[in-house]
Amino acid sequence: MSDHQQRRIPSTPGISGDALPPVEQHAKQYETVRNAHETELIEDYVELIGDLIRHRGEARAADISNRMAVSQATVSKMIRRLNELGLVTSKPYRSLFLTEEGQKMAETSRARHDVVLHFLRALGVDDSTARIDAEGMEHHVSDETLAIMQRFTEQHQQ
Amino acid sequence: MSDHQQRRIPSTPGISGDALPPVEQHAKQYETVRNAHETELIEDYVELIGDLIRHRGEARAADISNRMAVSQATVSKMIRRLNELGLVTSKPYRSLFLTEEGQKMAETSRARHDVVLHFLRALGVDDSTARIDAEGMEHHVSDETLAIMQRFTEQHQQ
DNA sequence: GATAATTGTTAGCTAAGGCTAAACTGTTTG
DNA sequence: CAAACAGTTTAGCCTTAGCTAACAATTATC
Ligand SMILES: [Mn+2]
Ligand SMILES: [Mn+2]
Ligand SMILES: [Mn+2]
Ligand SMILES: [Mn+2]
Repeated sequence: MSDHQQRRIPSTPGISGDALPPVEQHAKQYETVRNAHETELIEDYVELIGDLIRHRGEARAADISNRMAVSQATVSKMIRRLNELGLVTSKPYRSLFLTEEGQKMAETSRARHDVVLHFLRALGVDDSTARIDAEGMEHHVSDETLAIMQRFTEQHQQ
Repeated sequence: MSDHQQRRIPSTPGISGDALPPVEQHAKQYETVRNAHETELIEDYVELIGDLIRHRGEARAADISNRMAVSQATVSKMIRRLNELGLVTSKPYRSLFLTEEGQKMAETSRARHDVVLHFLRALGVDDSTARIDAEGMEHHVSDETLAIMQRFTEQHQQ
């Protein structure tokens, strides 16, 4: 359960950076990341579908395939999964719609995405880099950090 | 290739947030995230092995299993992979060592991790939250953003 | 309205990253 | 030094997320 107690080799204290965090805290770091990865892609799909509907009037599998740079087969399979999760409704060969729950997720995800994107721009990051970084970072920002980012952005707006 | 040109449904311009980015740029966002995910776990393992060696004198599979909260079987399998990738050397039932390349990766990863962690603390994020967020964010921060974070931290140090 | 082009689906493959259960090795202890 | 314990490995299973190739449906074009 604990770290190995045997064969302890003397370390050189003081000369290297921060100490290792306690095992439980350390484990929580990785667990949180694993959990985020489970929902990450689903959120991106739902958010994109919401954006397509908002900006283009409808969401087609081909658009998702192009914008995500992924095969149509991959999109088709994922749509089936989103369906099973109760996030989208779809009829074969027709465009996609979000369920209530899907719409909620899309809004939440987009809002979070926007906070991160605007924060990075406020920090001074170039727009296209900020967009790339935000696409990944958004899934790993806690509510606490998100609130701080939002406040920072407001104070540095203009 | 392009977004669907047919059946365009009129959208309501102006009332909703930012426009969708051009298809190529949008695709690059997701591609970059997918690429980061490919190396993410490997970097975390190598970084952790380096930290264990630095702080505890040696890296044992059981320590990794405990600190990552993952089964020993999972660790064992991953170590084989790190071996094949030329990042660690290991003999059965003995502790782990990093190759030259592994050491380089460990250092780079830890440096990046530290920049993100210290940045979050400088922003005002609570330490334990900062640690959790940094564990995920570190893999999605571009060099450009990293440099900006570092500068920010230096200016807000004390 | 027939044909061509585009879009969507299905089947079957791969790799990564988890797990449990069982077997094996190395270390500690009575 | 034998037994018990701790640590490691292997085998076999599952899910996710990608791919290609073949087929099916819809939409556009002549
Ligand atoms: Mn997003
Ligand atoms: Mn994203
Ligand atoms: Mn790290
Ligand atoms: Mn990490």
